[in-house]
Amino acid sequence: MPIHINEQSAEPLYYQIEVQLRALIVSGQLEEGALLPSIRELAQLLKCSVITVRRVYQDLENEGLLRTKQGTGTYVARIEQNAMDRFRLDAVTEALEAAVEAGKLVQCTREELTKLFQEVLDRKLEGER
Amino acid sequence: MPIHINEQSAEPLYYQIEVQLRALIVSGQLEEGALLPSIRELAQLLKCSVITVRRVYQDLENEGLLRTKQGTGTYVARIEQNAMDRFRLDAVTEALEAAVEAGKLVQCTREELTKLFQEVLDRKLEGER
Amino acid sequence: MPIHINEQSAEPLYYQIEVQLRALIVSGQLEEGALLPSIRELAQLLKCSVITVRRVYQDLENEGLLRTKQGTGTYVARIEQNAMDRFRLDAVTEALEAAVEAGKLVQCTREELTKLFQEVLDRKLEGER
Amino acid sequence: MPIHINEQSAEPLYYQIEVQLRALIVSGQLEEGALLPSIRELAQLLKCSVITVRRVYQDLENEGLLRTKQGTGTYVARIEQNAMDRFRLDAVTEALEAAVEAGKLVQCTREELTKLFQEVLDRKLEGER
DNA sequence: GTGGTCTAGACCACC
DNA sequence: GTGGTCTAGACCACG
Repeated sequence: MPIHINEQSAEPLYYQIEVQLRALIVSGQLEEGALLPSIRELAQLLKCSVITVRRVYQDLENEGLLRTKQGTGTYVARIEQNAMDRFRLDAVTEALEAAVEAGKLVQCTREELTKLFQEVLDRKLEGER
Repeated sequence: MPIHINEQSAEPLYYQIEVQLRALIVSGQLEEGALLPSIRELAQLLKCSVITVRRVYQDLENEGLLRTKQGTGTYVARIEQNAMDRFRLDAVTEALEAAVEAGKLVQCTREELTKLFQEVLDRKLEGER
Repeated sequence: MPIHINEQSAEPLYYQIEVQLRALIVSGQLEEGALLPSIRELAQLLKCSVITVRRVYQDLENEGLLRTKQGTGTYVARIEQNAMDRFRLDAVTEALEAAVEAGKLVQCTREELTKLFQEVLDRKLEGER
Repeated sequence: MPIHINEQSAEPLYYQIEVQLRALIVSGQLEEGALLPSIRELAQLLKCSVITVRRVYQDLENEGLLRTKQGTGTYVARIEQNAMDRFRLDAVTEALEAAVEAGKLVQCTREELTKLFQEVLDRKLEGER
């Protein structure tokens, strides 16, 4: 479970976990049918309350990404390829839109935005591939 | 005051206003020394509480973007060109970083991200320049 | 044993099985004295735990629908015709009451409910008789 | 707030409340934009924990029926007429389907089901109109 | 062992 | 005042 919590972040604990777990699922790093850690296990692992993990699992179940069976455990749900692709890029697209929106507010040109984006890419992706 | 509030957004009111007012200042759309509307005027205009506007002015004053003169009103502060340029692109860069970070989580390649970014640019900037 | 488990359903496993087995008995599809599969046979058949089947047999025995003879197996009990008729329609009536109750909550008229019911009947019973 | 809790029921508290509140909204008994009681008020009213009410509000917000604004309160969301109609009859239709399904299990004829349904209607709707 | 519900109580952010 | 998050801890139902 490569999930990392940033204590400093203003983002709610449950939200940080949700984002990362969702990413693991929709990017296929967790396969359909895979059994997740029990809420108690994950809580211990992430050093947070059971309730918080439970909320995460429940939210993702409501989104259709997880299935929980009482007495059994929590599993990655069957997701249609379409939905999966959509999910996967939705969050990224939204974030990109927010960034461009921010650029529009300060009257960035297309060229300026593109240059900034390249710089960020270089900085963030170096050493990764 | 081209400031627009999105009722639907989950973002706090004060934050939406701050972002837009800050952008107006650091992009030079509001010039140094310009007089801002009074707190209650702006509150009326945006249909929000004076407390909210007060907080916005206060925050931006703390950042050094605004200056309040007792009994006269609130003005755009004098900002060094360097600081201004930095300020201007900071928010955009941050947003772009968040987007790339989101992309990394779902294992986007550099090419995929670049393609998405171009699409977003085309969609958001069309008809604007 | 025409018993089908719906993995997707939120209803507990044991409950799904109970409902269907009970229906087989009170509708006479399993006759008095008929020998049921052993617990482990049925468990294997339904791909579920023996604990679950054990619970089902136990519950139905407590209701007087099954009878277990040590070392021989589990049989359909003798049930009076009266009790049988009552049992048979009880579950249906209860379900209908719940539906009408749901209708009352959203202020359905009698006509609206009747129309909906006819539609559901048409949909669910077509091609079956 | 005509919401009634049945202590005896096996149904979870939060679920009972959700069902009734949802019905009030989708049947138009609570109009768009209406301000709901604060979570603390409703908790006191229903003699349950704040957490339970909060969960209800949150679930209904996730369904798009409510909107909460921090520091302000919780409101009935704007719902398209289409969605509203669909929502309104969905729960009822589902319940009717379950009932007919139960009938099929015990081999009820169409006539038998219709007769039972009429009886239930007579019993449940008398004195109401 | 698993998940599901509910509690009391605390602290924070927003308006 | 409002909602939002998180905690510890209890008890129940399911397999």
